[in-house]
Amino acid sequence: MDNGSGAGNGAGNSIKRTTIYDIAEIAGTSPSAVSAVLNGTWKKRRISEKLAERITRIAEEQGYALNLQASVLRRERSNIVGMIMPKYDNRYFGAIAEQFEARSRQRGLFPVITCTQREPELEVEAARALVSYQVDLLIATGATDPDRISELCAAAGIRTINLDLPGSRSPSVVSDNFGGARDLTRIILSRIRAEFGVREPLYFIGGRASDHNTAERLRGFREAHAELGLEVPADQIIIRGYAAEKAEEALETMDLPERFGIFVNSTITLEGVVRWMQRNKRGGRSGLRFGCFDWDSFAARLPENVGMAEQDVPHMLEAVFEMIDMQPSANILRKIPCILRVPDEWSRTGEAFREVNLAG
Amino acid sequence: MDNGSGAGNGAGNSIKRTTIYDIAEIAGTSPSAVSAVLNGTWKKRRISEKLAERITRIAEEQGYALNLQASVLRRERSNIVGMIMPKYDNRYFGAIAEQFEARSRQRGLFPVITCTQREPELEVEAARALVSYQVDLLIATGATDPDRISELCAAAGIRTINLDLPGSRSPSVVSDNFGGARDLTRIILSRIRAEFGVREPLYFIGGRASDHNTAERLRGFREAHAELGLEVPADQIIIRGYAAEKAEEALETMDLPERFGIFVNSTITLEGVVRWMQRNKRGGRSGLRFGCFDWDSFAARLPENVGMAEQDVPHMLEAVFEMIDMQPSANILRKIPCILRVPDEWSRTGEAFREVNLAG
DNA sequence: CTGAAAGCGCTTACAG
DNA sequence: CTGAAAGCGCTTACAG
Repeated sequence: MDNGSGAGNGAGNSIKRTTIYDIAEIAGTSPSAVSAVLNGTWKKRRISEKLAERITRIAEEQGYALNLQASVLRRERSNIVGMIMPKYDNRYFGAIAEQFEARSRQRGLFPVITCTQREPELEVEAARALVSYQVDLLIATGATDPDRISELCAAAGIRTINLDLPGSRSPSVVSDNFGGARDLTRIILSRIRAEFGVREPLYFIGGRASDHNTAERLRGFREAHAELGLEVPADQIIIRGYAAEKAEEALETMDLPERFGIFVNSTITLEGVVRWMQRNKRGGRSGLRFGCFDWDSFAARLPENVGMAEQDVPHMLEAVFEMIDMQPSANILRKIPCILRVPDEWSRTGEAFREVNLAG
Repeated sequence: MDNGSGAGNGAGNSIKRTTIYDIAEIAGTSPSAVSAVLNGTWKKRRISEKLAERITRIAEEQGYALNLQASVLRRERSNIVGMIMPKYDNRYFGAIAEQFEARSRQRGLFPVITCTQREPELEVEAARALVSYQVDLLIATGATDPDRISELCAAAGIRTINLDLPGSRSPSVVSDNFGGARDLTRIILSRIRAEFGVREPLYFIGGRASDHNTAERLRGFREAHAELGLEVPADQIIIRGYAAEKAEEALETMDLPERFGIFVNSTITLEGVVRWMQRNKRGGRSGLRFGCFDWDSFAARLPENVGMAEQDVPHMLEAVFEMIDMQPSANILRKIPCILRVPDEWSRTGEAFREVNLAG
């Protein structure tokens, strides 16, 4: 359990770690044999069960830990899979990170995730770092410039897959943003009609104009309006970034009706909307109803919330790992349907929010 | 920008990457010189500016990327810092992950975080994997058995620091759970008195009996009660894990008063409490008020919420990185005060929640 | 101002 | 059934 060298050296990490040479010496065999036993290829090499057992035991006694840097350097594959992602601080990205790790480990891959704060420079730097780490594959999640990452990796012979935001130089997995937004918009429109008796276009708030997801969601938003013969005035579409502050400012300076509905384009933006409500006491079953793209269990309980479009992270990651196996062509784009959730009051179940199944 | 070998090989990652040998050959110099130029030690070696420039240019042209596995293998320090953490799926751990990454990078360290799902087995396995990765240092965040990780790392000469949950074999940084819980309890007690006119002990729900944080928070909870001469009946203390389901079940099966207060021991547990409220329509300014340890911006808007104790992640990480520099003794335990937040209605500011400064 | 050489700890044909 | 040897791509004293 202890290599006897003592661990309390204040000066630094200068303990000499046990290597396969040390073990070979103790076991009276060769480093090759130790390596084979310890990495599981010993049956192929027809090493005796007895020797294998002895080596394994000694390795444990000595607290041997494989030096992965050396191992990876020698092998042609690293079995490291990298992921870059913008943030960890909401349920959506948090869930992606967790499931990516779990699925990777399940396949014997070592996941390394790095978070790039939505900064294009950091994205590229992080991708470069992962290339230096010899990742076998890189998942670019929500990257502002996925094609740049694809190119950078392609030059090093590393495959990439885009997640959440699509690119043209690697296969991509995204939510069905159009469908999710259209269904969510339908719900908000029908609720303000039922509760307020108003039949007016909604406000759309949050997102980036350059962003594929925002464009698609806006398209779904417009579609649902068009179904009712409604046209959305340009000044009701407020796309100035996802940041909460922007949303709050925008609402603050606008001239808003007594009773209206908002399509909120992310829980991040929703924080700003909620702050504004609180400040202006517009909340609490007053004249505002909103729906939000993305799911958050607490936001779901807010009384003005009439629906949330949850992105289906498990299926998205399933699709990603399928792509890892199938190696589809670069221009493939898989869209995963969203899960629409509406508050309990209109359903018979005991759940506070339930899933609804709208026509595709 | 391209090494000319083409990146579209469907078969795998079999492109031969550019190495310092390739560059040396093109530049008509030695690999040593290339290495020195590329890793910045060339001034020390008095390599001519001219050669340095040429090498740098060629490296760029060839799309050279350092092989970190080889580099780390050769050096004595890896500059990799590892962190294990239970989950990514709440604001607290998400914030820790982000700030750990940012601060690491700022120091030229490469952060690798891995999430262990609160499973003791996975914790140990993850720690082992990070040891194999030659991390220079490991932060064990919210580990169920931090001392086991400390030992495992110590045997490999790797320093560890405990975060969130303390251990005895490495220095630890934790929140002032006692103080935060006491202050939060005071607030809940005073609110149910002000709003309901009741002067009864609160319910404490969530956490693990074996968990240092739960014990400390319970101590603070009791202290605030004692200040008012109140004693908490044993059956009002429900400690059966953090999981939302457990809380929901427990509340469901209990005989509860008309008007009462709850101390909720984490936002994870709070989800269960909120589900129960919703099911039983106890919410909405009815007979329940709660306070919650940990902060969540949406949960903060729930009308029954009378306060949240936010753990001060920036200061916690500042303390961690101080420890990295100072190398304090293993038994040191730094407690970082929490930030108490109460709803706006009792404050004059425009913020929905504000910080309060209670006597320590 | 610069290069030859050793070696970090593994893996893997190759040769018994 | 097993071992000697080469080599992965770097870094770094050492010797000019």
